[in-house]
Amino acid sequence: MIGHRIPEATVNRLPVYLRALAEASSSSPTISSELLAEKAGVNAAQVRKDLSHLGSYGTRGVGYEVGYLMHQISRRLGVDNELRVAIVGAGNLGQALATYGGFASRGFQVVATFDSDPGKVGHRVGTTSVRPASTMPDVLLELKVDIGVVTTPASAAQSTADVLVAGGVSCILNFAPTTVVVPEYVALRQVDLGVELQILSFYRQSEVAPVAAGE
Amino acid sequence: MIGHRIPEATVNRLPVYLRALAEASSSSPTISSELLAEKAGVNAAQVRKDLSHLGSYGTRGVGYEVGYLMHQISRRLGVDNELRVAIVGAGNLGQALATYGGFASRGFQVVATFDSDPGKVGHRVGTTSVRPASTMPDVLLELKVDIGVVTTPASAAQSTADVLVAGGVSCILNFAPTTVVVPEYVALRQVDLGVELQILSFYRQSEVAPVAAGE
DNA sequence: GCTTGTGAAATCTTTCACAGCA
DNA sequence: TGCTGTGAAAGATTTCACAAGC
Repeated sequence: MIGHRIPEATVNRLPVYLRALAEASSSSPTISSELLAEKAGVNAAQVRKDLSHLGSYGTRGVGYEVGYLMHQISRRLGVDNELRVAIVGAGNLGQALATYGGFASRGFQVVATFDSDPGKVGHRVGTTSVRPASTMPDVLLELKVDIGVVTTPASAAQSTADVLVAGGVSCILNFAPTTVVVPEYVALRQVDLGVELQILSFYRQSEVAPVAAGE
Repeated sequence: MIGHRIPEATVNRLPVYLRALAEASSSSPTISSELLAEKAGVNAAQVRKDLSHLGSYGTRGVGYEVGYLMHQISRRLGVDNELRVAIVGAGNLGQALATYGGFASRGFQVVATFDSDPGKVGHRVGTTSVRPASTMPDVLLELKVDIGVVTTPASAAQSTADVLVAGGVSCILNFAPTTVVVPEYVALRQVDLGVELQILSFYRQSEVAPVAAGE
């Protein structure tokens, strides 16, 4: 079981395993599928099946070596080299993301922030100062940005995505509450915080336990 | 096809349809499954199958009446009555969520914010002022909070969730980068922004189009 | 003629259960 | 003995294709 395409459902869980392994790394140098499953909130057979797609990195009778497994998952996810992130839209959410520790600790570096509001330009956000949105075409190329994060209003999301694509980014994470369209060679993910609450509302009334998002 | 359990995959798409319908409502009073599918980024057969779980609300040869369909989806999701939200953790992300327009416009009302840092208490965030975390047990009950949003550090997430549960919330949306455990009668959803970027990274290198999150 | 609603087929995902190995 | 790795079974989801109805 190796060298083949990894199922999408598995890809969505790999970062969760990575997070659970980071937590577990201080306790023991090895971990069983059962313990990892518990920490990640899934079934042990699922963990073994998922990990088998990466290769045979466990030891029967013992478990998985935590550090080595983290390395293998990171490598497969492509997060073992530092990726460069630009955030477009320096409103509350954009500022929150720019200063969010969870990015830096996982190998993502916020190298630029943009806003079209002249009142926000020049303002310091995290380790960057906000640049005018009009400079995106040049700056994206110059700073070799890999990932664009869209936190603009819905009305500006599609045009922002277009500029990001023209600027050579290979991934877009869209927080604007609208569907954007990009060429198929660009990886796109949409996160709508309102949608998340609406899904919760459904499970609230049906009194049934759900479900993890983006996992 | 009615009166039965709605598949989880369908529930996750209903809010996206709702968003697409809101956008489309100004153009035409009716919409075909094909157009709705395009706006939501899915297949037309999927739209018809999903909507058939709610009942027979379309007209053959014509399509779906936009306003009526929105009403039916909202009703089924349980977002047709105003739900009350409390945000725990008034850091950048907590503040961003408290002032996020996408909640209010979808029938969610942020009625309280909490933080354990005395330096943040009393500070105005959105329409609320930050309360001490120690007052949560009383305030949650008093304000009849339905949904708790956790934006604390990972280390405080589980204890925060416990207090929210004791305070009678029926849903928890967890942004802390750790798995939390709640009784099964509480609906839980985890959103980890770092995880979202890691999933994107995978599709970046595999040069294949993904996938929408929480959708 | 155009579009819905839905069985049936195809595909994907999860879970089981156990052989295989340290 | 204990735990991984994996076929096979079970279950869920998506897509097809077309009858039914406006």
